[in-house]
Amino acid sequence: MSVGIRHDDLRRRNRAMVIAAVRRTGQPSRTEIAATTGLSHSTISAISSDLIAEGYLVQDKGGETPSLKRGRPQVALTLNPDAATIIVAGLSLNFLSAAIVDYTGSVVAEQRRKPCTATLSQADLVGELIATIRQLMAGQAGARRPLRIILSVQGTTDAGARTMLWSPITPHLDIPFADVLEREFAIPATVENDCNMMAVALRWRDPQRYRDNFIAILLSHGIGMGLVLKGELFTGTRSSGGEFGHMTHQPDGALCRCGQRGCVEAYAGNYAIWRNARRNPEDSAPQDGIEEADMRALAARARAADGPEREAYRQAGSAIGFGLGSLFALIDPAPVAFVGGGAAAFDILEPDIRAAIARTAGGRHSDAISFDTVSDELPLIRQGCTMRALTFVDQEIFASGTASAQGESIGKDVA
Amino acid sequence: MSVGIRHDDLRRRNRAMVIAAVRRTGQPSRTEIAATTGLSHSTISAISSDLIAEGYLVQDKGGETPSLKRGRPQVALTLNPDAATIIVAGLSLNFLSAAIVDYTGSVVAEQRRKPCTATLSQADLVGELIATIRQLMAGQAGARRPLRIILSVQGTTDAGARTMLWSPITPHLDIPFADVLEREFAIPATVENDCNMMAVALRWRDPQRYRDNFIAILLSHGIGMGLVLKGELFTGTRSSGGEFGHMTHQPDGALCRCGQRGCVEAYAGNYAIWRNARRNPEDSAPQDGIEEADMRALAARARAADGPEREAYRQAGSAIGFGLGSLFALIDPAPVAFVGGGAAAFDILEPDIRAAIARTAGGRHSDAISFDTVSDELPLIRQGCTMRALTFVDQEIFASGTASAQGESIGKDVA
DNA sequence: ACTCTTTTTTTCGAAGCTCGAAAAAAAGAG
DNA sequence: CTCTTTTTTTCGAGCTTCGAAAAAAAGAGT
Repeated sequence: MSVGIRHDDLRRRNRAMVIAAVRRTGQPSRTEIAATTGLSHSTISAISSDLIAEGYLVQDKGGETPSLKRGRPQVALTLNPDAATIIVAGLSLNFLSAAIVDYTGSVVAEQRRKPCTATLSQADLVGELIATIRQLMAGQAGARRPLRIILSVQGTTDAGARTMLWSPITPHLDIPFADVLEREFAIPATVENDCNMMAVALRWRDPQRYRDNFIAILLSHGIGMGLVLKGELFTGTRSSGGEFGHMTHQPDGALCRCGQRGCVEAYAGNYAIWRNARRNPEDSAPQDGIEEADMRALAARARAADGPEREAYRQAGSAIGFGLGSLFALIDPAPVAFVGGGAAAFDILEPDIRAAIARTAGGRHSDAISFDTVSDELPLIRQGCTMRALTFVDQEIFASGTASAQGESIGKDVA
Repeated sequence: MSVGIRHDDLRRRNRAMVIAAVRRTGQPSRTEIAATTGLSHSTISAISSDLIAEGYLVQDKGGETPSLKRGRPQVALTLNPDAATIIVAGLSLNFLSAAIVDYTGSVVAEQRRKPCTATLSQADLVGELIATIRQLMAGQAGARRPLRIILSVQGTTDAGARTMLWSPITPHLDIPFADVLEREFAIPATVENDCNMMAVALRWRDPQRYRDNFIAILLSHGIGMGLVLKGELFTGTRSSGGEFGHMTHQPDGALCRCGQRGCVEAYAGNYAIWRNARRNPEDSAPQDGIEEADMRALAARARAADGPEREAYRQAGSAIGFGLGSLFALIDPAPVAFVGGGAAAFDILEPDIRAAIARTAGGRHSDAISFDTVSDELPLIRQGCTMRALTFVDQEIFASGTASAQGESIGKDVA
């Protein structure tokens, strides 16, 4: 049940709103902020001078532009890069990265490693992550302590963003990354699903196109999805949710990496396209270690001639299309961004995706369906993590007014 | 973008919260309200004495219970039945009802009609609705004007609850019921999907079981769904959404009433079970006018022997199960309530529903899946409408403090 | 060079809200 | 009849936002 609003909540929220406006807009004036938030000029003036005094915002007396307009020129407010730092880490198959990012979102320092994630014990996997972050922080000895750690993983997490429940990159289940990191570094930490972070990033990159309702689908070895509905990231009730790749396309159909049969992924994941192109039986075990180069070659052959490769892509497109149709039945159609290596073969997939959607009830208002592709997912995931973590920092630390900028409280309310 | 909080919003929200607490709890004391809302006793005291003075709440000096406890006895606060009335209407196949309901949710008066909805022109259909409401209001001549009209329809509505986009009960599309009713009666009106109202009602009836995440599925001639996620009614981005019955179960499969193929409904709707039990071909046209008695007889035969009737129910259960599996992949598992005539045959359906879910990736955390049945949907729909409309009244009219209780403003922000 | 106009930002008093502490009220217990 | 316990109300303090007016910082015009 929602709780009453106290008097001091009011200031907190309005402070957060001002910071959010600056983060979104880049360098708004006080007048602009007053307009977008609907608060009075006096209030904005009071809040922003507080925030400047506390060191979170800086005034940018833009000497460059000669303003052209009459009247007192607007003073741009910008985020103070030195106000805080966060750590953004990413874990995917055989790849581990960590970066220190400043309050404006710029990368300050970075570390990468290439551990063999599939064979590592759980302790060693966690150890690699901690070692990477430790090394990263060692390089920034004099700096202030980061206020937050965010880790994106390929795989599902719990709804509270504390634990990685399952991942294709390791056999181990339920790894409590957030708890481990908080214990190790005494900094609030969360674990996020990579596809969800892709969706968050798209929203920051192109707010025109990706505003309130859209879908990001990762086409890679597996199939992932990030979903934004009514302006908010959609997650499951217990997990990060949105497992588009594991909706059932064909009951009792092809064998999926998850162990079940007939999932969308079992037709549209790289391993599935590979399997079908090779004319291996539907129930043959999903193959690991298919390189992006292999898939590019496969796509090239599919483009060149109407052979088994093209048929494999047809099946993939059809599975994605019917899956989207079912999804659209539930949420109504929305723009879709296809992300990742598979998006490079979107030209081969598109006709069958569209044809399949058209054969579903969800495909009715097809005018709302538009496709877009982004081939490289890693920068997108990093950006999404960055913005999500900074937004948390904005809301939870700075907005509280008297909070020490040292991040003392490792609260559990990190959802 | 969310907007700043003004100073007067604060009172408004806290007033709404007090009213909500009374509506939920029934007859809480000021002390209880203070505890649940987290506001101070002084604030609750001030707000509730205002609300009593304005006539929305009444004190119930419970003379009956001899309190048993020491100290000043708590004074129960209850809603004042005379504070307002609303009109709750429902439109389904060949059935039209309208009722005046008081501020506590009790029915004051009611009218029913049985027009032949399928053959009526759009104007006549709308006319029947208006006539029914007019007749209802004529019977209550001296009473205060109702503050709101809510209409539940079998069919999809737009996300703003203004228009019925499509319904199986009439061939006409895009009937702007809300606008028509507002123009006719000068009372704010909304149109809601019946299954969504079922879900709302379940939440009021059994808040223990149906709290934050659950699914209501209507098994009838067609298949409908109402979904509550994270405590809020889930709707699509453009429509009432949640068209569970039109997720694709079998690509290019059986012919559905919607014109597409392979929808869940094309296997699990009454007409589909009937079609399969008769061994009519999958692409034969869905048959209208199947009575509940016919279905009961069919279910009896299915229970009695393993013939085509039982096979038809097997297919239905399987379609529902795979559909739920796909839904669970997206939102994670949640309790399900099966509502309507079809729920009476749940015993025949259940094994196949469970078996199908177990064969999907979404069926993993099956401990969170529990089934329940409610056979009569009409009272549920009415209760859901009532509570939804009254909640709107609480928030929009009374919470505004100085609003005249006459409902002058027919605002457009009714979503 | 100076004044006038325009626009942005700050200042200041007024009004409203919630809170905590204390007082008042309304019972049962002894 | 007094004491204890619990609920409810009262009252002043401390915030916050708002509107109006003042101050600041430019360009425009003569």
